[in-house]
Amino acid sequence: MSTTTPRLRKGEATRRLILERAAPVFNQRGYAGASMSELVEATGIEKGGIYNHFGSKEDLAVEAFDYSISLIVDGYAAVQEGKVGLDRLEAIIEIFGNWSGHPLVAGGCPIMNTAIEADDTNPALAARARAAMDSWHRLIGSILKDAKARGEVDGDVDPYELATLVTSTLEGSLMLTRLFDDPAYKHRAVASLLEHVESLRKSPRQRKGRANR
Amino acid sequence: MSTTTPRLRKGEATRRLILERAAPVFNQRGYAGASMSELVEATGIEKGGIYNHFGSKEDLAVEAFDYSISLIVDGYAAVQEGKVGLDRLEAIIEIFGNWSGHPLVAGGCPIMNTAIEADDTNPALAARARAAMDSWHRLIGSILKDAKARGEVDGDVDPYELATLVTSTLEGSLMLTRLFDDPAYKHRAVASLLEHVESLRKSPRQRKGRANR
DNA sequence: TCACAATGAGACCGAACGGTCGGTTTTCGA
DNA sequence: TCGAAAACCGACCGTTCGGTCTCATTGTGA
Repeated sequence: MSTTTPRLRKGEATRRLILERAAPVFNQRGYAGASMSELVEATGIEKGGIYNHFGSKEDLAVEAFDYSISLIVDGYAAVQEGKVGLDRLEAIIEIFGNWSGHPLVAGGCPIMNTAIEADDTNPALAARARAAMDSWHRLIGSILKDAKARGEVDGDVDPYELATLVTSTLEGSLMLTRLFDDPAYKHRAVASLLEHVESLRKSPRQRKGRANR
Repeated sequence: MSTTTPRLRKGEATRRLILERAAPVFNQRGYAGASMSELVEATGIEKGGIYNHFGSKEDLAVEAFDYSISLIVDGYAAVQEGKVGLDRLEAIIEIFGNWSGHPLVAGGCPIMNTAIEADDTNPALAARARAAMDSWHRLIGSILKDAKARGEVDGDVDPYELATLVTSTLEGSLMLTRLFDDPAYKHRAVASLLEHVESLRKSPRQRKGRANR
């Protein structure tokens, strides 16, 4: 106890495997909807094994959520590579509409799913969802601030406000896309947002009066 | 059997009361998250009494969802009264942002909540959510078609597409508002949408000179 | 190599789940 | 007013829930 306990490999691998396989279960069925027996089946690890690594179902759900978020963070980081300024934002918006076939995690956006279920029922999960959403908004906001610094957009654009508007439209359209199993809703939102972002580019020294095309 | 069976009053009243009180429970806790014991407590009716009116928890959830939707339909019908054309749409968008204090049903938008939870788990509830969302989109779409017929907006605006974009933005912003318990997200979406709708009005040279803003 | 800690299986636990049913009370048409 | 039907209660059912614990097996640092 007094000395440092060395971390063992095998257990860590099992722990990771449980998270990988539990994450889509929680994302698809929700926290309340996912039972331990489902998680046992999905992970291939018996209950005792799972509880050897996680203190409770809620602990597992929280860590599985964080794992899902890490996949998303990595995915969105990858699509920005080699791009600068507004192009980064446009790449993010575009890829949002094209991840239908190979979603980063099955069951839709974990932040939205968790936000909807947990806001009235599970403070711990809701807090993680807030943290993840904050981080997402900071990413979009920083891209916009960068675009402003590069002189691509006007100074009167509020990065954070625009970020939350982009999120609202994307998440709402994803909800519709999943409800009707039709990517058209998502594609429409992407097209509309891209148009909006393009309209922000100050092309020939124009400032106000951009509201419509 | 051959003659009509007279419907009694008292039972119908209890049935209605159960729906009224169960609806917010399902909307806040979700279908899986709401237990029968919670519903017994919320309704003040014992389990036997509830099952006297509803065949199963799922039946009750479906009917409670429909009840929630009826409240919303009535609410949005009321705010349009006395208005015509695009003003109707603007009234709907505006009221969406001002229903924080006195929501039509506690727990946020029942369509979105149900869509998120049920899309991967409960076909019956998902179907009801689709029906309600379709109806909503038809409402917005018909308002836009009417506005077109009145010459308020250009012919190249697709009513249904715009309706789904409005829904996406509103629902997404409601999710953020509830996640962070901050109406700013909703207000921002409302302002952005109103600006967009206003920009659709063919004001400058065509038809009536309603150059607002 | 070996001793011991880490690991994971699975039987087991009490509580809570959704749902049933017999019996009592209430309602209301005749 | 009265009796049948409707309404309602609450004890009870089998199942499944999340979680615990013991113990055999496995992995690993010394």
